[in-house]
Amino acid sequence: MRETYQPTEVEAEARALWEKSGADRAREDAPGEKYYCLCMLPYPSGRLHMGHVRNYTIGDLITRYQRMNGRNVLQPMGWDAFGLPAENAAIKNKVPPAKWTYDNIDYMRMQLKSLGFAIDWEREVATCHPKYYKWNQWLFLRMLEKGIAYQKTGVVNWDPVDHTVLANEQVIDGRGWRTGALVEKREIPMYYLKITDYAEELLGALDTLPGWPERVKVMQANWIGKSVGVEVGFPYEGGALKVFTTRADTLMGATYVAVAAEHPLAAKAAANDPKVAAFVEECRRGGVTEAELATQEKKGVPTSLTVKHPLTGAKLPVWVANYVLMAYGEGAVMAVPAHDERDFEFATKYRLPIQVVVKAKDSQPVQPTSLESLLIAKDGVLCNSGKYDGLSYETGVDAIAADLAAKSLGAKRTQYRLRDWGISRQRYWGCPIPLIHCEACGIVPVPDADLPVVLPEDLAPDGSGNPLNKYQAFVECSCPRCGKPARRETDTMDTFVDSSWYFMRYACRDNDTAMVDGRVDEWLPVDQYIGGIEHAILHLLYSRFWTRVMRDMGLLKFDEPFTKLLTQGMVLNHIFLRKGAAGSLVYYSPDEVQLQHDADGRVTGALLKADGQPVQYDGMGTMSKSKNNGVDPQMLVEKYGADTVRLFMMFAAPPELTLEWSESGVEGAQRFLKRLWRAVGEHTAAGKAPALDAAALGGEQQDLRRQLHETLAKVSDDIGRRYTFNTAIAAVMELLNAVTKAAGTGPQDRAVRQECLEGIVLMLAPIVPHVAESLWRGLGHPGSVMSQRWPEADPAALKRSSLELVVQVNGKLRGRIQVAVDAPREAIEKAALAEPSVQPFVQGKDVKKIVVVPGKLVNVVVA
RNA sequence: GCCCGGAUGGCGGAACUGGUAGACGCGCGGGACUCAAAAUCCCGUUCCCUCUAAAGGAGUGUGGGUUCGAUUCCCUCUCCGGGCACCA
Repeated sequence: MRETYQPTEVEAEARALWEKSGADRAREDAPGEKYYCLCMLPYPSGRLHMGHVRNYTIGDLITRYQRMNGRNVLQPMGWDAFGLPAENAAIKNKVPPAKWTYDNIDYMRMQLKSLGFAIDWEREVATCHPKYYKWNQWLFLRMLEKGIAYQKTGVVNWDPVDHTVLANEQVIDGRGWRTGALVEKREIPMYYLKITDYAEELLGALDTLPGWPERVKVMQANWIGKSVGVEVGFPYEGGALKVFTTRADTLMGATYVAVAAEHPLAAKAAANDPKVAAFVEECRRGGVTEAELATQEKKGVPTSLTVKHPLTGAKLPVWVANYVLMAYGEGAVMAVPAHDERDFEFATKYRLPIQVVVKAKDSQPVQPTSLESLLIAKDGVLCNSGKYDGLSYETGVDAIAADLAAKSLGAKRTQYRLRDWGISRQRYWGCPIPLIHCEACGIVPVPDADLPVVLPEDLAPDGSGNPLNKYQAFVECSCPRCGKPARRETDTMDTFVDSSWYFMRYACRDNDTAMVDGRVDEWLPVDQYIGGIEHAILHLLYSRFWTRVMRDMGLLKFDEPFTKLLTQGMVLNHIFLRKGAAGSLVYYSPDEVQLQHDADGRVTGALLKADGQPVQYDGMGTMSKSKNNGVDPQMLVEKYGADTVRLFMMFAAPPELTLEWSESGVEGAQRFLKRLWRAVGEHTAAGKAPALDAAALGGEQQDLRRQLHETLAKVSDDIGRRYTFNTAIAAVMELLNAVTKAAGTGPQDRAVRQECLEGIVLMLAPIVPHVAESLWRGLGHPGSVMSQRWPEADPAALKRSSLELVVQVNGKLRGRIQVAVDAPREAIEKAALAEPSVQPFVQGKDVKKIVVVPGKLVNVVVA
């Protein structure tokens, strides 16, 4: 063993060892219970960022820990390789997206290897490879046959910067999720997947996922947005206006109905009323984005149309209103201004009648004068509602729904916010949709034998839409049905399709004849999935849907793809800036800046190293190019080694929380590894330690040994159950501090120290595997530390004869006493009262009660 | 607006089931080694009072409650973060 810790050498050696032994390969026939540990696959953007490093370090820690516990662990890696950045890079550099992507993959694979992740690289998958996306196409055709995939012309979100259609989920505050550009509405024929058919199951099955964070489940439930209500028909000449309501009990309070501007009734009214026509046109022009809609003032116009109240037959006016959304429910609402905030605002503005039909139990109806006075929730009773008076929310809904059903004017129904998943993209760098347009036969699926439809890889988009459209060799084909010349579909699939099942393909990526095989049912479901919270809705919901589709086709035997989910927090760093001329902002990288502080360590300001002049501190934010506060993992690995980076990331914060980057924190992590290296070096320099004789240990030796075994128990719990890797590391640090402090040099001192150092190295092995290999050998063991069993706490070593109890008087800490482990209660009470530091607080006072918490404390209650 | 989190020293964080608040690390202060610096090691570091120490007092965003005992449970308010958002 070298005297000083040399990360570069240590890490190269360890990696060579693992590569030679094939330690990271996962085999179906290997011993041990299977364990599938999966990290979300990266987009090959060019270089790893700190978020990746954090993500994969967590996964690697769990993988190595599970392996040491005897599990047969699969940890694969792949590339979410289709997508827009490749096209943008192509436009900028005139390089085909394929070349750009594959080059990036090669570089990033090298980076991942340099971090020492125990990945089975033989299972690597890239979603842009025809052998992978062939099965996207194959399953899409099966979905088409089953009616799960269908074509529809509809209003879609058009991103004017990327020239592409976005799914609703990809529109954030009315802007494209990637470009931030304001989204426009366009009508385009496209393909949808019927995720709504699975809405109920996707919602209900959230209860079968105790290993998922509660907030992710809440977000998914909100996204699915189930509402149970009643569909009500309001008859008029020529039909009935359908509305959906969750408050059918308030039907007798309906004073008008309102329809969306795109509703057929609005079109009918507009035909012979220029005012209505003008309003409809205004809505079309203005109300484009959801964010605008949400903040818009409620507006509407009356029409000459009326509908009949389904129960009373009273005539109700039809309004066109901008607060009614065509895309939700029926695009029409019954308005009950007395009991709905929006209806109230609207009715007040346009002086429409307000009819109170719900009152608080045991009181008189309240006339609505303000919003607060009328918002009587679902726990009131009906009034002014004829035969329904006195009914509660539930009984009222049931009674009214029954009467509506009898007239064929209504029925109970469940409505979801979730919409079908539009997967067509007018982009080049994606998986081709395997369809052919024939003038005679219409839309014809590509026969299975002709799959995959291979995407030409040598095209370079120039920014003017999809280059496939201009590429004759791709577009021109013959119809598989009639043989006549035909046109190939040039739309590609949403890249969320690629990532909805990649985790299955790792189990069977060498199978060229089937999408999945028996090995998928062996390895899956994924035991532990790890990734960013930003995928809480889209990716995770689509994967759950896709898995069910495959299950229903008999391809799989499980329902949920991910048993446990860990959503890691983001990585933040300081932001420094100066306001330049004309209000422009110049951001400075944290390592260009020198912090200033006062004598207590409080930060008082920051100076730019280059010119010594102050810069403004703008707090912590996610690492990004625009804020110039990113840290390059490669630089760090070169400077400190992979183990130091991994250790800092696991130590600085628990995995779910945001992690604040700190260069001095990284240095602290390095210091700890150096200290450990030195401790092992000094210990082994004195020769082989004698065998431990537990019976011969003195008090201090016993204490140190007990701390070792207490630490073993804590670290196993922290890593195995709690996933609080930061506290596990802290406990190991404490143990090393105790080992270094222990001064003894006798044979049993050395034996205990050997046991402690071995324990420390084994506990750290999943976190800092390279240095653990060197130290393990240094401690005299020939094999790889990674093939060692995880150390268990020895119950005998945990035993103690006496322990310290805290003595409180009236809940305030006053002293400590040493008592025998098996001391009777009376003896403890007596010792507590006799303790000199406690005496002054109890003397001459009336002791009312003594609370003894075994093993913890004594609380003396005095008057 | 609704839903979900969160608030603890100068900083990141710990305290897991109601039982010693501030583990561990960073930063800072002091010291040792050194001609000097870096590196390393040792000591100190919640705040107040105190020459120092002992001892004492206060203290986990605010105000209240339950309890022998509350960072932890309940209610009120303030602020911060995230999600959804005219969803009928």
